[in-house]
Amino acid sequence: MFELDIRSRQPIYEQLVEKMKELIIHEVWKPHEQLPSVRQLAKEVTINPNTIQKAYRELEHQGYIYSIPGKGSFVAPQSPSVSQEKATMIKQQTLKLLCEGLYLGIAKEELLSLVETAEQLVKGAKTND
Amino acid sequence: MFELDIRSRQPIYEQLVEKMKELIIHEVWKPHEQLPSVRQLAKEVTINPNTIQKAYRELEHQGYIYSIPGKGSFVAPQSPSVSQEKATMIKQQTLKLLCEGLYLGIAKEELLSLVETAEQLVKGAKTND
DNA sequence: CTAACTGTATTAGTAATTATAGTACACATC
DNA sequence: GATGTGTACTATAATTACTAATACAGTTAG
Repeated sequence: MFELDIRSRQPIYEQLVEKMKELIIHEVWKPHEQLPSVRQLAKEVTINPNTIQKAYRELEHQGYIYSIPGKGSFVAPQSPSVSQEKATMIKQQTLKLLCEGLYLGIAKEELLSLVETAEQLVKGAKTND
Repeated sequence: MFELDIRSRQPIYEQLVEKMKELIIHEVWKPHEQLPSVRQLAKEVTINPNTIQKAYRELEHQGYIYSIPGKGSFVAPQSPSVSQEKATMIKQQTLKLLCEGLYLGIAKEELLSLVETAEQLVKGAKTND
C-alpha cells in the first residue's frame, strides 16, 4: 500500500504522514472513510505498530484524521476553525516559496498557472465521486 | 545582526540559513557582496564558528553563496544552470502547498494574489538599487 | 617572511531523535 | 468472553544531529 524507504534519513513515520496527507488532500480517501488499523497496517508494511501510531497521532494533531478508541481511525472532514490557523501557515510558507521562485527566475505567469494546476488536481478529485 | 533562538528545536544553523536566504532573495545582500567571516559572525552572535560554517556550507550547496578559501564568502549571482534544478524543486513544493491550501478552503483568488505579493516583495527590492 | 585574516577538515562528545519491543488498559462489536 | 480497535507507558538500542575544539591551508598586507 505504501512504498517506504527504510534507509532514508527521513523517518518512516514522516513518510507515512506525507503520503497519507496526499491521499486525503486529493480525496483518494474521502471524509469519514476508515483507515487501516495500526496493527493491520504495521503487518502490511512490516514495521512496528508504534511507528504507525506515531504517524496517526501526527495526522490527528494536524487535523487530517480523527480516532475513536475501540472503533478505528477515520478521515476528518474540513473544520473551518482548525483550517484557519493552518491556512495562515500555508499562506506564509507559500509566499516564502513564491519569493524564492521569482528570485530564481521563474516567470510570474508560471507560478500563476501552478495555482490552476493545483485547483484541477484538488477539484478533479472531488468531481470523481 | 541576527536574532537567534538558542532554545528553539530548530537548529541554529538552519535559522541562519533561512534568514540569510531571505536577505539574499530580497537583495538586501547583492551579488558578489562579501558576507561576514565565519569567525567574525560567530563572535557577534556568540556561537561556535563551526555552526556558522555549517550554515555557509549549506548556503553554498544550495547555490546562494560561494566561498573562496583565504578570501571570504560572497553572495552568488544567479546561474541559470543551477537555478533550473532548483526551480523544478520549488515548483513541486509550491504545488504541494497550493493543493493543501485549496483543500483547507483557501480561495483560489487568495492564492493568486499571493503571487502578486511575492512579486512586489522581490521586485521591490530590486528597484531599490 | 611574518602576522593576521580567510575558509575548511577532522575529531570528539553530547544531546536529541527514531524505531522497536513489550505490556497494559479501555472501548466496541459480535 | 473473544477479538479487534485506539491509546499509554516504559525501556532500550541504534542512529543521527548538533555543537565544540583543534588543526590545517590559502590569501593578503606589512
